[in-house]
Amino acid sequence: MIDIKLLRDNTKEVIELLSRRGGDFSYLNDVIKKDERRREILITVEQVKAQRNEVSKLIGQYKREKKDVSEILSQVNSIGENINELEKELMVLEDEIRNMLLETPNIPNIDIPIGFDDSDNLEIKKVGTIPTFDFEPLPHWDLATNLDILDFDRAAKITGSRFTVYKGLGARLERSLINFMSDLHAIEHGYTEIIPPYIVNGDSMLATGQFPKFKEDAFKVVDDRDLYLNPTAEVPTINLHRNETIDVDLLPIKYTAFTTAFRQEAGSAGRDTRGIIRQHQFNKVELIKFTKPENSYIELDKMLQDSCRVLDLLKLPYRVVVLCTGDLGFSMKKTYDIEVWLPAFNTYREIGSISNAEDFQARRANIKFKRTKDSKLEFVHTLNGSGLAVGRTVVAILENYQQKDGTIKIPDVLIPYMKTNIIK
RNA sequence: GGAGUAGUACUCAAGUGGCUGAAGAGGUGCCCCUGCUAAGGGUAUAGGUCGUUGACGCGGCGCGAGAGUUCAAAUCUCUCCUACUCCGCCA
Repeated sequence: MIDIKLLRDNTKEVIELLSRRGGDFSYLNDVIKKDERRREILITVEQVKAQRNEVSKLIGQYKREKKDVSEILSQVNSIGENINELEKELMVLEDEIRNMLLETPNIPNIDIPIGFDDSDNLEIKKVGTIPTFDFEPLPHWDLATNLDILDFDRAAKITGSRFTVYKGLGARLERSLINFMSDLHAIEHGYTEIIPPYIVNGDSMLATGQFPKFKEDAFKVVDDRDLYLNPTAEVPTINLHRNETIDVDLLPIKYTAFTTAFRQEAGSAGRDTRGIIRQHQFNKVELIKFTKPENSYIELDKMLQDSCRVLDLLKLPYRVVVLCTGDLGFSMKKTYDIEVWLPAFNTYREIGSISNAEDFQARRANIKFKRTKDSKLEFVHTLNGSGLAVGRTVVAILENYQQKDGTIKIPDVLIPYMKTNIIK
């Protein structure tokens, strides 16, 4: 949630910055007007309440002294009627303001490129050499089907489209990557490992920004409770500290969380229908940080390095882009995407995303810290990044490590996990 | 899933309509005495949020969450959440 005080004091600038995302944010002028009206009413209501409290106290005192209270009682009756109406208006206004703010995305960082879509993203780094093949490289779905390590047809039978069965060394590859990534971040990069619940409640989804705006993307758990399948480990892991004041000495807190993620992929019908690029269910190792405000961008860059390290070690070619304002996610102020080279697609495809939400999520989730015993509470900054998307890493390995005979070489760092150096 | 009990400040805990933003204890800070891998005495310490103010301050709301009754709710009513105990079921 954006800070309404910031909006109040810098309405024009905030609207201008938000407009860089594309879309019309002039409704925020109405928010300001409603907020003015709200405070106006609030002052009156509170004054009347103070009055009423005083008189009520008197009644108590009189009763104790066994004095007659009928006169004050009739006097106080009219006070209540007065504020009922105003309180109703107040509640409506508060609701409207809150709802509009909850649907308002984070203000993009001033220094990120202004643009419309992913074609306007800014490449800042390119690593590794794009492999050349003396044969026509196959897409991962053909490689995997030929090797009998992914089964799309049977998954469709069991569940439906956009689900996959991993089989044999395919399953082992997925599992090896999960362990490799988790070990790397937990043991070498100093993140605390978390396995959170895979079902989260509506409050958690609201706190990280999935709700209310993107409710249709979530899988509702099939009963009448307010529960949803985990769409990304970011949700349960950020919500670990919802409504908490974090001990300042613990900052920055670094978590790595492996989860299976579930997404409706609403709005992506017809896109990436072949293979496992875009699934309703996929595995992801996530990185999450809670930091002091002044350190969040340093920590963001470190997190980016930690993510890139996965691809460095797997020796997969990739590039890093800064998302432009039009491509930036709802809750984020700045995002780096890591894109891995996919030979069959002949392009780079997103495999991870590293973002700083600053205080946007902390505000929704009410996560604070105190610098010293006497200082005021401040919101922490929250960061999250992929470390990485496991399924897409499988894709990248299959396609980049494929050989002429259709077998797949295993990257050196994975051999201890795979117990083999080839999928054949 | 059934039946019951409970949720008060950092912790434990008192409190069935007004004198309770909340007794008492522990903890923590400071002081004294003592002296040193102890103990005793004194004293201080209540959060958060919203509004208002240049500031000191003042006011509203807060006793798991939400709604209600009342001039007035920690206290009464309803709904929900969580924990514990017993039963049932089960990796």
